[in-house]
Amino acid sequence: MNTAKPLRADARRNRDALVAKARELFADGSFFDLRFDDFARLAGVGTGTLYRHFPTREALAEAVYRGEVAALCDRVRDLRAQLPAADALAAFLRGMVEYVDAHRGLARTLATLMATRSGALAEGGLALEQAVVELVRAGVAEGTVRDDVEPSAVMMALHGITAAHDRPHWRAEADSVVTVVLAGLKPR
Amino acid sequence: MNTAKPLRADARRNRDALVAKARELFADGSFFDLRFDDFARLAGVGTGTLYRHFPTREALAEAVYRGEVAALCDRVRDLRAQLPAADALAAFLRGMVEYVDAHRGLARTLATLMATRSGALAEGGLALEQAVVELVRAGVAEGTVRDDVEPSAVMMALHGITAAHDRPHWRAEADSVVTVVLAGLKPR
DNA sequence: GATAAAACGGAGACTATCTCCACTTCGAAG
DNA sequence: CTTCGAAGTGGAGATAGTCTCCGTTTTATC
Repeated sequence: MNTAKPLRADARRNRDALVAKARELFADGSFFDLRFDDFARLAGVGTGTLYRHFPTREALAEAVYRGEVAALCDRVRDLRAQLPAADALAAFLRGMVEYVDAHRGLARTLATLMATRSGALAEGGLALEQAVVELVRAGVAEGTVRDDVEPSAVMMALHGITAAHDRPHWRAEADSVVTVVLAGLKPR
Repeated sequence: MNTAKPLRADARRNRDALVAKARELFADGSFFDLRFDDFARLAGVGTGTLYRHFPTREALAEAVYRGEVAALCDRVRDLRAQLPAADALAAFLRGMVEYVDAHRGLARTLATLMATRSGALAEGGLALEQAVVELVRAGVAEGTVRDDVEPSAVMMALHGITAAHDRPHWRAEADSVVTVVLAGLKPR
């Protein structure tokens, strides 16, 4: 996956410091309100260093986000191994809402990145989408999910959920979307 | 709706010129790539004038977008008058996908504004949401739509559709989302 | 411990945004 | 038709975030 990365000791140290600081700022949602330069100082490195490691704000966001996505992908795989595909899909979608609810910062990141169409989350985003699509396909093979819709439509709906995470009654609405999608996916 | 607007002749002329130019730029999607100042010159007014009429880029986008939203709201009303609620809802969602497909610029605008959470489309956006929610409620009253989900969940899913309008197989996926949502809304 | 390569860091250039105010245009009243 | 206050204009320049460039420092290798 990584294309040959013998990174020098100090370089890795700085890079890690940046990612760590970024992760910290995601938590309180201040990540996107902060000047990118000041961010460098906060992390204890020079602006040049910041820009060398992460050319854009989005690139940095993606680095933080990568770990989370990997965890989500693992979760999809675990669920799939333990449950029939349809149930695994349901559990995943429910869990995703729960997850976004608990990690508002991440949700905002996702929404912003997607809207910006930075393409920065291409790698991580695709991995998650891939996992979900496979789950849907497994459901189709199982006969518990209708076969006349695009599997990636599920991701689209999911995106709608995360993008709107700051609405007043978000949680109830998000749960409803999941309910509707799951019901709508059943074979007729 | 409008809160007392006796606008001077030249002011209205400039304002209209700005909106007209903006609408033109939406068409080719260059609206968000353009410097806001240069935009003023393009429309033939000074930067000061631009900023007085539209404090932010989003405010201008909203002014253009307002007419479109009004048309969509009318459409919802028309459909509702001519068809049973469930059918009207289906027709509206199908039509919305068609519409977004034909007006890529608008879709990007919507997505950007929503992600930015500028709140600029509060007025127009709420009006559309209101119309859709009422349509769903009518379906519930009719007994053709399940009553255990939030009506605004439909808007959330719709948002997912518009926000992702630049994906490779967007049209097929968007249609699938609509199909799934409509199926999922049927009473069990 | 000497050397080359890699990485650092921050001053300052660059650029988009927005403000400010001297000037112009409008239109209402005489 | 002229006058006058208010409304509107426009663009120069202040402001502020982004990013680059390059002299200095650190690392790894021999």
